[in-house]
Amino acid sequence: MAYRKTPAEIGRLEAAREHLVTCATSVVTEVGWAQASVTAVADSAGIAAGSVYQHFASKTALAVEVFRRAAGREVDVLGEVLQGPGSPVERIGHGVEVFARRALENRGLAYALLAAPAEPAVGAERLDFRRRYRALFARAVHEGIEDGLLPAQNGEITAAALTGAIGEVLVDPLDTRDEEAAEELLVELVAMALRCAGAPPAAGQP
Amino acid sequence: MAYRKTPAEIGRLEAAREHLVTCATSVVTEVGWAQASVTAVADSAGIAAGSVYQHFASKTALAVEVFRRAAGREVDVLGEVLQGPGSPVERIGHGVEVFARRALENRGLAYALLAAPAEPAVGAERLDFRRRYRALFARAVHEGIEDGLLPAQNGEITAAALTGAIGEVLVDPLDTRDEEAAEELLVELVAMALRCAGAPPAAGQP
DNA sequence: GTCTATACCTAGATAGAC
DNA sequence: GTCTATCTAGGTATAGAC
Repeated sequence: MAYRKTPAEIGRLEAAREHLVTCATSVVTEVGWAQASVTAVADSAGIAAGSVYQHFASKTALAVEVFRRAAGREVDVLGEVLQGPGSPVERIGHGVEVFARRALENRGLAYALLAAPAEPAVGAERLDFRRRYRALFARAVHEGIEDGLLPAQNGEITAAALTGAIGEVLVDPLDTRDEEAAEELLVELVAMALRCAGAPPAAGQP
Repeated sequence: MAYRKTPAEIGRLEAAREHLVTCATSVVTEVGWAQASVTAVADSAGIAAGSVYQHFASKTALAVEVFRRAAGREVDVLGEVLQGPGSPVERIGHGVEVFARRALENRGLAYALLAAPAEPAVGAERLDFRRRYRALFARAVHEGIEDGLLPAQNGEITAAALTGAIGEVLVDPLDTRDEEAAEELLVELVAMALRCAGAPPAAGQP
């Protein structure tokens, strides 16, 4: 009986935990939080329900971990776009497009992150998630105002509007049956976002 | 034993049912759907838990009734504003203001209608509720386009954006501590909405 | 460490007395 | 018709064998 775990042991445990998180994410993506029971998740990962508690103290802890992983990825991607190169207005338009495109490509996950019924702990994470999104947009809006590209406005409200608007459009799918309709939706969304921020309807928007 | 209930009997039953719906609405407003157990609602109405089932076949049926009543009132109010007198642009601005003001005045109910975690049946009602809101806004936007007051755009997306934006702003309260801040929020919301619809930032908006 | 079996709790729904 | 008491189902978490 060793005093410490060997690197190999630690590695296997880590891998098992990762696998569990991955499978749980899939289950949530497919059936939502409410239907993602410990049994269902364990089945998906190929282990017994009881074994889940070797890796997480509670179902809630697992759910929070799943949410944080997925939400963190989205925030990172949006952050890179919104704080990257280009004018503030260009970045806002691009950010909206990236946000929406990723959500359309994985709508189950987007719904889970944005709106699906969930336990309180996950709801709290979601609030934080949306705040981070808003903060990113708000910063870009403020830069646009400083640069004289956008009219004076409450940037926090505009940022909240952008996240709310995109979420609303994505969660209750309008019509995205084919590829073409989806692309059209993206174009309209970006145009709406730029109007919302007060960008003059000039070049780049037909 | 009468073959039919007397009018008085029917009246008393109706009244009891109404009372139950009213109390349930209060409970939901205060603690949300998740915490509004049959027991809690029955206590609030001053009856035993079992008696609830004299009026509703299930907890779900009661919840749906509560949602429909409250949501219906909001849709009616918004509909009157959006289909009332004034130019389409004026009506949109006024509609947003009314929507937001009512939500701010009864934030618990607004949260319950727009975002609070709820069982699937209530979620379905909520979807329908948002669709009706969107349809009302979309119609006004289309009228604005026809009248040459608004630029060409996908009215459905703009309408979705307006409901999503207002919901987002109201649900995660920015800063509405005092009366003044709340009024300022309303002004900014309306300005954002008009920008979003593409109304020229002319008279009426400082 | 992982399994099986089970304890336990919450909450919706029902039965029968009054 | 309304009450009290109870039944039941679903799901989290734990105990103990292997």
